[in-house]
Amino acid sequence: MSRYNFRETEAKWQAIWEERGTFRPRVDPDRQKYYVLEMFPYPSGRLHIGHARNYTIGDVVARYKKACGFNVMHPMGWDAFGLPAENAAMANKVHPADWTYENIRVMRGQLQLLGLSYDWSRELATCDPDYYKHEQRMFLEFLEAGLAYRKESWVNWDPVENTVLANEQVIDGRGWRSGAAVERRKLTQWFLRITEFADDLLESIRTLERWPDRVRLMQENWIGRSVGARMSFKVEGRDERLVVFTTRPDTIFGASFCAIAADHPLAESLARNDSDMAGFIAECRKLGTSEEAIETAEKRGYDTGLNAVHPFEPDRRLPIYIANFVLMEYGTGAIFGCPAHDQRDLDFARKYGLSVRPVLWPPGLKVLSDAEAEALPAGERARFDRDPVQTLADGRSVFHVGNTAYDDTSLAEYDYDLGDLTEEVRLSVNRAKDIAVAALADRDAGEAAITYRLRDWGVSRQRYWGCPIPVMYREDGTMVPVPYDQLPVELPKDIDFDAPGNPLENHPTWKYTTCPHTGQKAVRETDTFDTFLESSWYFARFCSPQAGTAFDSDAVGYWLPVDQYIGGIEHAVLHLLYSRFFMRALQRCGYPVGKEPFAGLMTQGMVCHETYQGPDGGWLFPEEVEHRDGRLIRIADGAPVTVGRLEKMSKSRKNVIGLESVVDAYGSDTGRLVLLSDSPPERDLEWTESGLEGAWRYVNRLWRLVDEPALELPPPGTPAPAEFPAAALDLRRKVHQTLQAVGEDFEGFRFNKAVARVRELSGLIADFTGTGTGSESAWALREALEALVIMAGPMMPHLGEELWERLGHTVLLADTPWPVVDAALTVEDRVTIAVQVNGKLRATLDLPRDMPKDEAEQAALADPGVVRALGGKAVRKVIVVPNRIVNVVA
RNA sequence: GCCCCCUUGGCGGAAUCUGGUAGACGCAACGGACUUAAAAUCCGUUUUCCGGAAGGAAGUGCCGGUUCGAGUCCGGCAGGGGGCACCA
Repeated sequence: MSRYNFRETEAKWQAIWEERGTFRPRVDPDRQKYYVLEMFPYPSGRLHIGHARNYTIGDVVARYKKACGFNVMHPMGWDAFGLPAENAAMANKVHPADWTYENIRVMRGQLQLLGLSYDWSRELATCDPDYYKHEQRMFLEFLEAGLAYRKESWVNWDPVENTVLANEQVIDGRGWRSGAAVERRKLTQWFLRITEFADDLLESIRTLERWPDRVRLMQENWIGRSVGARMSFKVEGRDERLVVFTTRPDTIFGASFCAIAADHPLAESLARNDSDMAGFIAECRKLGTSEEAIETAEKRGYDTGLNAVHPFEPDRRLPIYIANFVLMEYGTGAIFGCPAHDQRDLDFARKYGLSVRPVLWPPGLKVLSDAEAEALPAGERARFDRDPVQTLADGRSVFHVGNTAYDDTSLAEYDYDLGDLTEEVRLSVNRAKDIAVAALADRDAGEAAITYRLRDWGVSRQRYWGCPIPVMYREDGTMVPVPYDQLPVELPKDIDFDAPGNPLENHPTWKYTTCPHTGQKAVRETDTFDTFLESSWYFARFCSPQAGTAFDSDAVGYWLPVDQYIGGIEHAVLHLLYSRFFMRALQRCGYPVGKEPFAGLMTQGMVCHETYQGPDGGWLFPEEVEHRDGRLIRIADGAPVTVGRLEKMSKSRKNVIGLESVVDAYGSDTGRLVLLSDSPPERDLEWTESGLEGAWRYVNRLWRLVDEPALELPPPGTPAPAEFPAAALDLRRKVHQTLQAVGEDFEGFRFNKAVARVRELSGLIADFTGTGTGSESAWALREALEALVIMAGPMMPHLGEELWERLGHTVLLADTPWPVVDAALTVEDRVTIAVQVNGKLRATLDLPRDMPKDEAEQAALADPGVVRALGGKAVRKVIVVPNRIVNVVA
């Protein structure tokens, strides 16, 4: 019995693909293009088998689309700037560049082991000055276009590492690496004006039809459009006005206070003469931004002593507080508080004894005054703390706000009347909002406004291993962009990681320069860009990776957008939103790109593995443990091992399976098959040794099926016989049905189903081999085996090529088109029809296809099983669904 | 708190879009063949219950609805997962 030698075979075909340039497409306007891309990796060390899932999925799509006749581009590169390189530099005394390029070398070799259909001639690394010089130019153009700016803002500051941390690098209020409590610090930072495109980014999500709904929803929520009003209050005794944003202008009559953020300019100016107030503001700033801190933080306020004047009732005064729950970064940094209809405002009002005045409630209820509510028995009164709507013991349905705000926005009854603009009762909340806005506008006290949750993108990082921001600051304080002809501003190589802080800041000479216009002394910007900038345009650079400018118009015009992008859900917002913004910004600056970078998106699930812990609680690698006498033990000393839960493969838990260990023992095709067959791609997948063995069994079964065919096959290209024996015809039908279905499965990323169908067909072919005779059967067998190999090809490309060659072909499988499906064969001429009696299955009938309804009905009623189930009862009605089911109702 | 998704055998999953034979395909398990033995390979069984069999009953998290017919559609509940979050 022959056994598949994957070692030789995989190396052989990888060399042939490379040598023939099988996967190196050129721009060809006569052919339809297809651009497949997997999110490029950060070169952090070694890939494990979990990483391979992403690349395998992309490879199946790329190879399948190529077989379908598309001009396929499938590139790969390296997201090469980032913090881990600096950590390694500090820990191991190795230069970040050396560490990065060594990792790239190792990981490139690992990817090549997998036999992925990459065009390696397009490879790029973002830390290469030839790459980032274009980014520096883009930034300067953004600056000219007003899309980049510098401002002071509050940031997460890690006092141990002396750097800003991104929000996602702050875990429970502490730096993810140092463990130090993060401080809020005001720093001058560079920002990209992503909010400029907030509306377009939101609106265009609708056009991304081949994105998962989940991701579209997450971006919608992230952008967070809120429709409401900006209102301006007179401040008693002062010239300035207080501007607030609200989504509920209809509740303005219920306002009982105003509150401003601790960082609000008004608060800052008042605090200059009030040390108590300044102390309160400082405390607010200390408050952590972690989830936990926010949840447990008490609503606190500081009365400024100022009052705002109610726009509709000039006699009413609303005290202005500084409040710790108002954010300067959202809206105008100021609110009006309407306790009856907002829970936070209610908590605040109860704490500071402010009035609670409901202005709307569900229609038909009696509203209890505070005095009336007080008069109720304590137990009944307390019920209002949970729900403002209650039915009292005497049967009355009443409304009174206790400690739960009424924020329902269904049909409402309002207690106020904005003149001839309104009916006084039973308004829809949306209509009431419009009326309130119109009334505010009449009094010159407000206008409709839209606010987004989205904030501008802070891109400054106090790090070395990133793209330098190409500006300098003259002695007189003026910011000067580095002239285009002086780009790139390269990172210095000689750096010292022993001193704390940013090595660029500490470098003895690098930052000192002169103004190109005046010759004055100047210092360079020592911050570098957030590494998300590099990943915001790399997919476009792949179109023309050697071009002297960032993009070659013809290449970009032909290849973009990416037709199919594949990556993890963790980038649902960050990278995918930044890239959408970047394309818009580039387009505005005249670059030849469209506004949507990724026409299709698929987010694959994680690869998980059991975790193992020794008696001391330390994590163990899977290869450190084994089953012995039904127990799991540590190989080294026989100590018992605890099996932990299934978790994403990660170095920290040690539940990783090395990519080489799989490829060495079973070959890359077997590993790829496991990654494709065990779960739908968007769901998590559990990696198991038995799954791998099962895939290996199939690889060999397929090998033997083709390598030792039961009949002597006619040469390739032999014309089809005119007639086939029944068994051969049945096989041909199944072959064409499977080709059709597997093609559809590939289109829809249903690789697990494609594998199931291919395995099913393999079983049928194996059975056929034993029974068929004659040249017609041999021809049908060749057709079936070829179809099998073609379908397996995108998933197991080395095995596919080898079998294709053994079938006598000289053209590569990778260059072989997907077969034309014979539509006449995909339709069965007989169908199995289920027969139900009163909805329960009683028989199945094998009938000719498209049998007239009355004949099918007769056949069903004649079936002995049906007769038995009817038990002599009269048939009341028969429902016949052609080619599917007959339901007899008795 | 707001928004979204999921729940099918011992396990991964199919059938869900478009209501029409629930459990494809695989893993694991059990039984068997081959072998001195093992590995490899092959064959069979495998939702549960009753039955020797033929056959029958129940069954897709729970409760209810629509329908000749519901895993699939609608309403409610429970459990699990995810996103956002002092966002006014």
